[in-house]
Amino acid sequence: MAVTTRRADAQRNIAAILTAAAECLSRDPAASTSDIAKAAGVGRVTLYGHFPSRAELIDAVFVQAIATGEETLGQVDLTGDPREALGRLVESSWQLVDQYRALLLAAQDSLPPGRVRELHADPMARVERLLERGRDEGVFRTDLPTSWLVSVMHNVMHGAASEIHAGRITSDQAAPYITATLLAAFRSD
Amino acid sequence: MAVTTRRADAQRNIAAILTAAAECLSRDPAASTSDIAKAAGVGRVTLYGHFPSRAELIDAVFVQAIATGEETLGQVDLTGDPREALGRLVESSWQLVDQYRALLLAAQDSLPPGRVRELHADPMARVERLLERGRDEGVFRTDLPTSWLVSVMHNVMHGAASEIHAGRITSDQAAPYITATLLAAFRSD
DNA sequence: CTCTTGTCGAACACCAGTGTACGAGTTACC
DNA sequence: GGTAACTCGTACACTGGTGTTCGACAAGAG
Repeated sequence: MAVTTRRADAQRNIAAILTAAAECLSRDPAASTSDIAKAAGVGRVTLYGHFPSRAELIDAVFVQAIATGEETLGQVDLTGDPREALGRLVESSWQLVDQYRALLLAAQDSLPPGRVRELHADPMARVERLLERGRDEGVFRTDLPTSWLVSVMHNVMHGAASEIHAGRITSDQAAPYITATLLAAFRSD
Repeated sequence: MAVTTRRADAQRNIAAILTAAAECLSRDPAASTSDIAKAAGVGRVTLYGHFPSRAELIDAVFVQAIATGEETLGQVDLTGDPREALGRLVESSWQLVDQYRALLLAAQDSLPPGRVRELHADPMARVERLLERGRDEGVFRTDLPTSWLVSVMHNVMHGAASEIHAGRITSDQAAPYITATLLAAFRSD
């Protein structure tokens, strides 16, 4: 693709649209292209000039969100006691989950089925690796599939995000609650 | 209300609409009133004659679903060892969760915020009572709020439903997985 | 400085859904 | 068998989104 030759203002607009979309969709998963274009300080036509459809825009936003998330998660120290590593991973992960909660909803009903999971491959692999190491070292249970444990972690974190959103727990409580729950749920014997 | 005086065919139609709506919405949370009316073998106008809006129809369906669910759950023996009681409760609950999964989604984006939780008051209270008894008897942990534990149970069950829906686990595996996970997550010490 | 690339707003066609109006027809009730 | 309650299909008005087209205009690249 000769996408390399893109005029400077076009690149600026694309970036503006992406960040505006991330903001809007995080506030309201049903945000329209008009809302997003307006928030980006750009005409709706310009938006469609860069993204052929609302779905492809959401896909791009999602890809970007995962990428920046991965940047954060990549810096988490996952060595040492797997239980403490899990704690550190939860600490970083759950904030991302909370932040991108609404965006996930938008993706789920605009993107083809399976696409969301596909884009989650990297973060999921990271969790899986840690869990498997913990199993090898005998601190995590082996009587349930790793994929199930990953799913439990995912759902507990999203549940916490909902609880915060509903005002039933505070942001500070979330990480310790999640960690305490998962460590108990995952431990061996 | 003199609703007592309702012609027989009207009552039949109302019932048909409710069950058709439950079916349609369970298949597709975005099912339209046309779809539902068609499935009920009834004109769309008739539907609106009984339910002033799509939202109120969904509310009625949801109320009915909760009621029939409560009927099932009311028969679960919650006495004896709280851990075994939890297992029995999970066994009955998770199937309802799986069955009404999509209906819940429909309710969540058609009903006013808080309404869904409001209607869940009874089943939630049942779980809470069991958990508190387990705490009193020293078998369930007390270092986390009961409401959090209830939320964990809720989210793990819904997560299981998603896994089934995506074909990653089978219906048979779900209950044991859920129970094994929750018992570990909830146990004291 | 010119020419390509991009932007803008307004307008348009389109679609899918919700809720209402009407008038003719049917069904239960007494 | 008469009457009130109910149903039906069609048609309509309205809403709110998506995606496209147009022509005039602005801005960056060489």
